[in-house]
Amino acid sequence: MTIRTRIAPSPTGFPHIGTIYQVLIDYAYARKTGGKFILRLEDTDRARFVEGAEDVIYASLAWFDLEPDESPKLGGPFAPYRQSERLPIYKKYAEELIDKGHAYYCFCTRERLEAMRKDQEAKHLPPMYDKTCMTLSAQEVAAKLAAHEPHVVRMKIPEHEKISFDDIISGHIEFDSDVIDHQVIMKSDGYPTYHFGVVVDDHLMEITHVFRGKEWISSTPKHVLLYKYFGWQMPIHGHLPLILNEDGKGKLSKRHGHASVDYYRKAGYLPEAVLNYLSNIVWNHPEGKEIYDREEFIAQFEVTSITAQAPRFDLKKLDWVNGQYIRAMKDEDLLARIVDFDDRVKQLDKALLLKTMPLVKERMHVLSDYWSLASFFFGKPDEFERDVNAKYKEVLRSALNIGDWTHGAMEQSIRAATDAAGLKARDVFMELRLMVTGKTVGPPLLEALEILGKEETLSRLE
RNA sequence: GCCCCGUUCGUCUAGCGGCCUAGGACGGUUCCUUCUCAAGGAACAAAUCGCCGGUUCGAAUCCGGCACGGGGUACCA
Repeated sequence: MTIRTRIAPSPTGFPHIGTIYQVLIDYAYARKTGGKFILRLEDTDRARFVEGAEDVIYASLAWFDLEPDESPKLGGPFAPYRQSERLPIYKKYAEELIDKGHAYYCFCTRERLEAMRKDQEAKHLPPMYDKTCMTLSAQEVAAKLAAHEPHVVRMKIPEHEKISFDDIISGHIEFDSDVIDHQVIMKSDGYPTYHFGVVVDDHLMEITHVFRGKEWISSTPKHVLLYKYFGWQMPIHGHLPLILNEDGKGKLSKRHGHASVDYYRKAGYLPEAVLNYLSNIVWNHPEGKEIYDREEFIAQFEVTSITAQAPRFDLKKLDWVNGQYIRAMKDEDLLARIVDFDDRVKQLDKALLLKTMPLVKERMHVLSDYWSLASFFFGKPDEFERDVNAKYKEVLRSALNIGDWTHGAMEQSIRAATDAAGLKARDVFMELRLMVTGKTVGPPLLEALEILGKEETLSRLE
């Protein structure tokens, strides 16, 4: 049997980094087992639908190079892959459930439901549907249907039963059926709710492994029941731990800024480094390695070795991982990434850019660091961190008046001149650095001057 | 409120009854290197393994209770 995994995002906004982390697991597991990874769009919430969100999802997956084998855009043997285009299918299966006596029409108004809930809350009872419509006679239902009364379809839940399933990450999980609500499976607008859509589509699309966030554990018993009602085999479920905010308070949210995939792209993180980090917070390399590429992750990881604990997001560690990737890159490759990332360097001289790479590479954590580190190569500094001490100027002017413009020769000359003038070498170097780069920190000075050239250097002294 | 999941250095984790004086990584501190900042190298600090009981010759590891954290409790996903 072919392993089939899937990601089922809803187009309700920017892609969340947590989605990418789930995609990584889906993708890795499918690749590892020679299976398929599917993208299905769960666009059943018309109120929250965001125009263009679908394209952003594709763009994000492309950026991370986690492309699905089947998707709304790509098509595939189980098309359509957009739930909004599968409405007749859900209708048919909902009717099947009604016929079997596992679901029923509900004509309760939102107002009644809300009043009911308020009442239950006041009495400190769990807010649940009171099953009013479950006992409607066939004639009553037929009459209301004929009168086009707005209605939903609810699933029935058996009383006093243990509903359980085995989660590949958390193990055996058991619920009492009495705490499960008679969930709406078809909304009044003819769209399915998530719970119904996933079960029907996962079955129809022959999904074998469902990896999703832990927030779904509580609703899984409803899905267990649905599979049972239909007589379908339930896929293996693995509920992945939620990534928490840096302070550990709540799941990673847009409030904290870096929940959006876009944040990482714009800040100059490398997709492969982000993926490495993401896998690292819920999984450990058997040899304890922290840095490993995707192929190695795919080869080494086991779903069962994913932790069940919710990790906090640690930007500092991500910075370190990203820096490791940058340092491991060839100069040409790094340059290509920077050019692609930073509009300011697009028009600059490639040969010159390439020469600067070795000097800045090990000082970078993210691609956006390049410009602040190396902009002085491409023009005089437009501002200075502090005033230049002019008394060093004369010493430097003569010390740098040498024919052999190499950093070795410059160093010799400057040190000799410095000694003769009774000055401290480090002070002289600092003033020179300031005159040329405008900053007190940066790449190795003399090597930078060698690249900059004698003429430009001397002109910057003035 | 009710239900579910989780709980090892500040953070991410290793650990599956004796190999644990609890290991690694990020971060921190110190030192080396050094024209600055990094990077790199070395070292140090940092967890009475949430708490209380139990099982056992022996528990971070098994069991129970409690506490705390997270999630769920919608015609949202």
